[in-house]
Amino acid sequence: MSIDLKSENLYTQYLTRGKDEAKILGTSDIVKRSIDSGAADQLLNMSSLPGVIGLPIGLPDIHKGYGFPIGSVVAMDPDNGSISPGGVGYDINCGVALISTGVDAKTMRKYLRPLLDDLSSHIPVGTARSRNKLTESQIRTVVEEGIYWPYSMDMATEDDLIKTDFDGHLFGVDEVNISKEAYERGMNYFGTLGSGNHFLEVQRAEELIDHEASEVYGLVQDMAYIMIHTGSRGLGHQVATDYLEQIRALPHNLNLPDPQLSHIMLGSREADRYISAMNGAANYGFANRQFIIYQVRKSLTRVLGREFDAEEAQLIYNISHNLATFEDHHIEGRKRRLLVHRKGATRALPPDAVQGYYSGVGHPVLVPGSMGSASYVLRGKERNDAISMSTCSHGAGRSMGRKLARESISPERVKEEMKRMNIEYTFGNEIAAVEESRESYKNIDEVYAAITGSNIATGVAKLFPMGVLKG
DNA sequence: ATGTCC
Repeated sequence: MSIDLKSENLYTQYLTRGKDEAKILGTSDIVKRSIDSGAADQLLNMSSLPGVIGLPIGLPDIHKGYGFPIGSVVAMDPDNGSISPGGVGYDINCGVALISTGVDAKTMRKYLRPLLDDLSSHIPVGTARSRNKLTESQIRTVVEEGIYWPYSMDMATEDDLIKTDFDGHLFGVDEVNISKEAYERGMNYFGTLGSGNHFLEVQRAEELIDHEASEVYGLVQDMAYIMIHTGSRGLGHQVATDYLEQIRALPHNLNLPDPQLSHIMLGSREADRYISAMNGAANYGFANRQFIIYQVRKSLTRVLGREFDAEEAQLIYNISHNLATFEDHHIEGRKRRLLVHRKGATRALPPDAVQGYYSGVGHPVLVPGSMGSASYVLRGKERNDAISMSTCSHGAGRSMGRKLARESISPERVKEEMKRMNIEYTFGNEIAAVEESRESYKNIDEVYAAITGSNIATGVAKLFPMGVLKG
């Protein structure tokens, strides 16, 4: 069926396909690419899920995923709506953490190669297993308590807790809702980075856009930072697989346009069980990122010695971009509670909706670019709940499928480009690096322009990679 | 995304 388009302005396009409706925040070029790739059809499929409030929204980095597009947000009526594991994705609580090093980029440059070597010898990448396997009792604590487990082990500071999305802990987890298989994968892969778009980067603050917010966040021109992108590894993947498998056999899920759109009604026993398991996987994701932050601090201490002061290596923020959560938003002039699915989409709460440490400023919104390109730190803009339910893009978004990338780009070309840009690299797998190369992704500056142009967030700082560790 | 196909 064909898709009709209506432009509201340069960065807001409405799509209609029969009775299905959706909105994409992005230029007509971004919308055109989403139609050509099939991502727009996936977004429109979401509109027929039970209990959608408003419209499914595609963000500027929208691209095709399994069932639901990556870079999408959809809110549900908590009383008569549904929840779909596909709207969260397989990597439950995938997210990004950014930490200061307190070291200037020039000094960091001298230690870059040994630092990457030290990091890669302590943080397994790709499919490599953990060097710090959890016991059965530890994994159960992690799933129930999230970041409080590393905190209890002196692997997190109090400051880390308050600068982590949801304070690094989601409630309502009953361990019986997570399978034995999921626990086993979780025990074996704790503290690992993973593959795909996951990475660890040493970055330099290249440009401060919003000087006041930069100061609050601890972003200083030409200082070095470390960004970590990873999620809940095999545990989250197994939870998603288990629940999709269980619910797709239910009668109402048998004739969907895509089995990944399988859903369950909020308030049902099945939905309660999925939410409990999803929150448990999210807690594991928070603990996993925190454990890697701890490893990074230890590496900096070992490699930089007296040039590094552990007190300076503060967290800027640890944010999630694959989660469904209950939140209050102003919709059509009134405040109401909604279940918001975000798949490859990051929260960008406006200043007045943020309590605690970043109250009145807004929490940092972390938007990594592709490998070999810039990353942005932004903050949510006032009244963005009416635009995107206070949601922002989570990255650049793919423009080329993995297969096409492998066929058209050589590892040599990627490595030459990294050298030309003076970016030190450690690739666990060269083919995987090709799939993640800059050429396979949209231009992050274009995505940034669409984010700010659509009034969902404003820029704080631009960071550029100095060194990268990839699965 | 993924012990990258039980």
